[in-house]
Amino acid sequence: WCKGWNKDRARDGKYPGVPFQGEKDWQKYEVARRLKDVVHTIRAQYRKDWKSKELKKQQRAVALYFIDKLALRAGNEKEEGETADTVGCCSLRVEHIQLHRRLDGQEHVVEFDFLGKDSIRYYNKVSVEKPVFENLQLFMKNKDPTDDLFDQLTTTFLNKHLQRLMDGLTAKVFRTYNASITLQEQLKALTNPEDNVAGKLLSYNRANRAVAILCNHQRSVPKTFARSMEVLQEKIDAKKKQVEEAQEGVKKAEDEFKETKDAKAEANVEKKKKLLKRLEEQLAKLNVQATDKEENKQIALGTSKLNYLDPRITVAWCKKFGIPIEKIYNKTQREKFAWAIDMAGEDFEF
DNA sequence: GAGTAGACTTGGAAGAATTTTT
DNA sequence: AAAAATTCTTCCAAGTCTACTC
Repeated sequence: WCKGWNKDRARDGKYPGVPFQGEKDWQKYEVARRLKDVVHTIRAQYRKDWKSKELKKQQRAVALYFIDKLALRAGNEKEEGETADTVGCCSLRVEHIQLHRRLDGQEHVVEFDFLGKDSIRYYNKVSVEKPVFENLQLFMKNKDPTDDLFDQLTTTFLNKHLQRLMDGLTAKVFRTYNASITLQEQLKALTNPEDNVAGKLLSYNRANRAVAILCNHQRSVPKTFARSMEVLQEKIDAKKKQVEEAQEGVKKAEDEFKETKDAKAEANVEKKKKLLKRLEEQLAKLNVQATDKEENKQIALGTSKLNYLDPRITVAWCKKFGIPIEKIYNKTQREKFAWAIDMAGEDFEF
C-alpha cells in the first residue's frame, strides 16, 4: 500500500522534496543542455590550449577535443592484471593510434584502434586539425608503444578543469550532449513531412543510428541475420510480381471501359487502381524494412535510446509529425520516459 | 594531492515473452 | 498449433565520478 502511494505521489512531482519519477534522468539531460550554451566557449578554449606552453594543458586540450569530437569515454586508469586491457581517452597508449600526414585524400589523419568498454573495438580514421596532429607527434616522441599517450593527464585533472568551466560538467556529459544534439539535427535533416509513417520511422531509425555510430554501440551480427534477409528479399520479389500483375489489371479494365463505356466497367477501373495503390504501398514498406535492417546489421540502438538521447526530443518529434509514441518506445520505455512524454510539446528544443 | 570505497550509470548478450509465419 | 523470428526483460559486469581517508 505504502509503496503504491509513494509511487503515485512521486509521479506528478507536485510535492516539494519528493523527487518525481525520472528526475535523475531529467537532471542529466538538463546538464547536457546547459553545455549547449557554453560549448562554443569551451571549444575556443581548448583550441587556444593546443598552443599552450604547458604540456599538461596541451594534453588536456587534445584529449578534450577527442572527447568532444569523437564522443570517447573519459578513460579512468584501472588496476592492471585482473581486468581486461581496455582504454578510454585519457588512458590511450601510443600503440592505439597511428598518424598519417595524408591518407585517402585527407590531411592529418589519426587512425584509432583500441578496445573500449566491454572490449568493444573502436576503429576510426579521423582527419584532425593541424595543431592537434602536431601535438600528437610531440606526445609520441621518444615513447614506447606501450607508454601512455597523455602521460601528464588523469581523468580527475580533466574533470576538475571541466567543473570550472561549467557547474556539473564532466567528461561523460559530452557524450550525452553530442548524442542528443546529433539526434535532433539528424531528425531535422532526414524527416520528410511528405513521407508516410513507415518512411518517417526509417528516418528516425537513421537518426538514432547516426548516434549509435558516434557512440560506437556495436552488436554482433544476429545469428539469423542472413537468413531473415533472404526471406525478406523473397517477399519483396513476390510483391513486385503482384504489383506488375495489378498494373496489367488496371490496363485491362481501362481498355474494357473504353469499349463499353458503361458504369460497371468504370467502377472496375477504380477498383483495380485501388488494388494497385495498396500493393505499391506494401512494396515500398518492405523496401524500407530491408534498408533499415541492412543498415542496422552491426549497430545496437538500445543503449543510446535508453541512456543518451533526451526523450523529449523524440516526444516532440512524434507530436510534430503525428507519430504514435508506441512506435518508438515500448511499454517499459514509456514508463521510464513518462516525465518527458507529458513535459515536452512539439516545439521542444534540446 | 594520491588512493580507494562505493553510488550510480552504461553495456551487450542471454533468456523470456510475444508476434508473425507456416 | 507448432515453429520461427522478433522484441522485451533481465542480468550483472564494466565504466564514471564523488567523497572520503591518509
